[in-house]
Amino acid sequence: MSKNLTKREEDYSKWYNELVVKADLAENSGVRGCMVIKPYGYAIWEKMQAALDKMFKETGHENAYFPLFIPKSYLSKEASHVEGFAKECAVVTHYRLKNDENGEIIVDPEAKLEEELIVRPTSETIIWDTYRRWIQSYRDLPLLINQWANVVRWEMRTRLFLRTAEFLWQEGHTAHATEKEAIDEAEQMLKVYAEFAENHMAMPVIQGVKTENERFAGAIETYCIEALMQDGKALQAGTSHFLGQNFAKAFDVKFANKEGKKEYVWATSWGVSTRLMGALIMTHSDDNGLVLPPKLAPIQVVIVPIYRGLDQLDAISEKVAPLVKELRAKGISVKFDNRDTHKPGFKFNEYELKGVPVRLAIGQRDMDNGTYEVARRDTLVKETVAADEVIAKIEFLMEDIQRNIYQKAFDFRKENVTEVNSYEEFKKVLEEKGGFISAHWDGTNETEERIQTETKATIRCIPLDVKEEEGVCMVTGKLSTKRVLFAKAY
RNA sequence: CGGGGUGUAGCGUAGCCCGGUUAUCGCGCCGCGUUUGGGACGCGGAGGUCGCAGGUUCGAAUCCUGUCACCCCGACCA
Repeated sequence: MSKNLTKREEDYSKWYNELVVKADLAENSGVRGCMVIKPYGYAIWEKMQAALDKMFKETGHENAYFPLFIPKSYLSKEASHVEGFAKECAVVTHYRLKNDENGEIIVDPEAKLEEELIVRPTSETIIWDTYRRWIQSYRDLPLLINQWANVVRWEMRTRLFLRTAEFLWQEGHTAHATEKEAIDEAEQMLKVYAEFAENHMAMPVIQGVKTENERFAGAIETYCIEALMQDGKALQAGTSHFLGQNFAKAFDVKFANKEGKKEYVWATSWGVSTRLMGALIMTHSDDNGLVLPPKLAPIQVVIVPIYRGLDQLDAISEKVAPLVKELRAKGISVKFDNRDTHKPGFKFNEYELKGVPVRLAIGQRDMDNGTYEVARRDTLVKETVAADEVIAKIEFLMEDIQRNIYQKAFDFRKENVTEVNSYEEFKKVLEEKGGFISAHWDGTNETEERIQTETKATIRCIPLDVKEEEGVCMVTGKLSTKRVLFAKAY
């Protein structure tokens, strides 16, 4: 059953690239590093957005929209922030084109902007400049805003969904009266991301905090969810930052407390991006193509008719119509593929490639017996089900496939978290097995950087549920009180 | 941004080293017919500024220079 898809074992990154294109999710565009998200891929993103947006609203957030362009002077107001992003900013310097003497279109040198505009790599600065005007009193707090937007980070090496020069995301930006409230918010949103990843994407994640090295530019603390891909590399799937008063001070955002005294507000920001699409693909898919969790699949059930002659197709269509109607009434998205231009075998392969969770086939044999052939994408198991039981079967499969692929990913991760107690063992496991490696570390930047230089592995996070445990750093032998998670990462 | 590689029809490719009829083949596409329970078959047909721009030459897909895009490996990153 070849899909002309490279096998994961042969070349994992080639498999990924081919899958994204062949499953019609996205493709490269004429613009370096920028992708076109195709309708099928965008439909998955829309489902992600819908679920996340609902969760944000349920936790009291409102959507707004801030400008794409950020005056250069704003970006430079928070020192570590600008330092973090300066190397990857697209800059608008002119506002007009003109024809030169040869009739070529050129940038009009007369139309230089007085102040250059940065295409947002993230929106903290423009948002905090705005919040200064919105916040005066403790009564204005907390301010809980999210925006769905595109951002640009001028990346050298890009890959569809995983790292593109322009990507889509949401960024939450909140302002609070107290430090504790802001920390609670950052932690709450981390929990929202974790819940989304696990319940909707069926992707187990480890919640943790970043080391100083890996922290967001301008943050006091960066929380993250880390997932493990099938090739043993880790992928940061979402981040939530406690920003302290850094941006409030940089943009002079103060509020009058109940005593009438002015205080700087406390901030958070948090985001997930179209990178989640990459995570989704690499968590579940196999050598036959995509495997999508029912909760995010644009098409949850496809029905393929098998027939000789259009008379039989008509009979099948008539038989299937009420089933389609009833499934839709239950909120299950169904496609009846009655194209006469492709054979059933072709369609089977196509929907497997596209990761449709459940496939129904119905032919003359089923018409005679009152049955459907039901195939599930996650296990590729087929069975014949009586027509009057098929809806219950599908409802069961929606739940069961969601649960099963989560469990499979969970088991995979469990097998690929390895505890090591020496640097030698660390290097051996990293080389031969990959995955997360749990080890003692002395807490210094120098040691972390040394490990990265020597092995390419980075500290993905210090897990939130980490156990206090006496130990010594595997590299320096200094005392350590807990293990941290290392991995090679996307 | 550094090293390596590839650009020939929608996709994948032969030809390039060693310049010379009408640029090869497969898939896909269009038409007709037969087919339809795991990527159908036959016959007929359409489709190309050989990535782009210069240059060398009587003549360039082929040689030279530049440029753009993509892929792989590094540094950077969500």
